[in-house]
Amino acid sequence: MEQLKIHNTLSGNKELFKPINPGSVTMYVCGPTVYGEPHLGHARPAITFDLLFRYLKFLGYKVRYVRNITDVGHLLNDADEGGDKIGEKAKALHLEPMEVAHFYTKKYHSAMSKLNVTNPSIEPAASGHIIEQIGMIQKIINNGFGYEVNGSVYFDVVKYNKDHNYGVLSRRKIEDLIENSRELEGQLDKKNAVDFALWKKASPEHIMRWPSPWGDGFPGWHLECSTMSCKYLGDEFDIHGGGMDLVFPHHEAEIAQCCAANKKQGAKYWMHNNMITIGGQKMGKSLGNFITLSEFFKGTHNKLEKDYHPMVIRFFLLQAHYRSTIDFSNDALQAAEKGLVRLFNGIKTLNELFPKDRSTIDISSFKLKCDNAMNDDLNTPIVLSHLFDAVKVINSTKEGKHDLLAHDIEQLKELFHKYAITVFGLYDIHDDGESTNIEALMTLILDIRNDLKNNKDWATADKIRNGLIDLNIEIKDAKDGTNWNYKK
RNA sequence: GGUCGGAUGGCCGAGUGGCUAGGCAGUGGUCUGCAAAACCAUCUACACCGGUUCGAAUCCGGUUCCGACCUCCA
Repeated sequence: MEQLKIHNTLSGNKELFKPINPGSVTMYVCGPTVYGEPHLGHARPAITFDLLFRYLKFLGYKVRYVRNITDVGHLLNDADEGGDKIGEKAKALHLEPMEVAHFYTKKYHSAMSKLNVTNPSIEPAASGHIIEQIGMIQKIINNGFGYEVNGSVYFDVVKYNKDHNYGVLSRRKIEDLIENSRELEGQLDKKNAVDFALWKKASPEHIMRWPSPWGDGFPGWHLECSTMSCKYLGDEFDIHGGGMDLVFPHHEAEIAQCCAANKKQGAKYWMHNNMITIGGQKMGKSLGNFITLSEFFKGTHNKLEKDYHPMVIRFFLLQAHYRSTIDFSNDALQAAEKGLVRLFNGIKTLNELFPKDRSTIDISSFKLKCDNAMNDDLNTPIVLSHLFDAVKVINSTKEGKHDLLAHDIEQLKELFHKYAITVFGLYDIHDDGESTNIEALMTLILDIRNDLKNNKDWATADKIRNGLIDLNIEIKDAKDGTNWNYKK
């Protein structure tokens, strides 16, 4: 079996994954800024890194997974005099900023739970780590890379770049950055246009504020991740993840802050998921073209033709590689829905297979193929393609076209359990927890219907069949009796 | 403008220098009281122009188009 390889943005290549401490993995992922409804864009990194989290655990690693909650308002931009998103929202709604943050944090958790995203090991909030952030700023100042102006503290990018590389991650050249920087009035305090805020002075009307050695203010928007990753995972840890849009400046700045404060670069592997597009354009809060997760679940957005089960969203995302953009459309989602049902009907059929005393088909290669695809930078679409090939084998066997030994059936069960359930985190969208009862009921109903058929009472037999279709259950008369499945 | 990435069949979406990705949709067949499902078979591809090669959709160069980042963003 191949070993796990992951794409590292630092090198731009797939690299063999080797944790710093054998047997355990430390991982940090940028979480949401909780000032708005969670949308499809939030689902992608959450699911991508949940997949990685699940897979690493499956491989036997002890994983500490930290995903933050940003509940300290980010600056709107440097020109804006201290406005921040959570604060703005709070003012508009006449709420405490923490009320806003708490409200959307709960919404985020609820959506993630529906998507079957595992809770991270630690979910620290930026607001709970103001003291640590001030401490880190102090270290950066002491090491000569931060300077205070009028109650704000900035990171001296130009000085830092003299003996470090500001651009290791994003491959940007500082000269280009300076050349392309916009002239903004808020930058007057800064030595260089490329410098970024570590601490920002709060204007009197700014409602989210904390005391600091430099006066009342709030932390800069790159700082929390550096601070909290170092606090919980150490100065050096294994994996840092997030969306591709965070590579610059957010993650570049994180690396600079860590190096400036601790002389260590932080994460060894940087992983970035690609964006979701809608009509070829990025879906995002700032573009106003996003669809919230709750709208997906309920089908209430005008771009949605119907509601989509959370598992359909999860499966849809796993059908694409995490580093590719994925284009949203109703057609694509409905195709995913049917595919997902086919996959789980295959698992159901697998459980109904009778072992024979010989195997007429070799199923041993499925596991290796799936493992190799998964180890190749989490190539979930390829894993799924192999699982669908296995579904084909299962269905053919059910048809009597193949025979399988009990051992082979067990192997297939393990394969599906490992990938579909444990690692991919999928479950049957029809599974409402009462399946045992339904199994028994269906056996009874089909038994009665069979008697009707034997009496050639087609009308009543069809009445049962049509009635079941209204209940989303499809029955199929086969040679060896009647099968049933949930409708696609 | 700078940096980077992409262009695959009706739709989504993998991948590789020569061998079927997969899902959805379509077509023909098997099965069937009818139906559906399933199974079997099958049709639509690799933006354009050059080059390398025995052979390229896959490598190289150019062209066109699209996107991302450079400003908060997942």
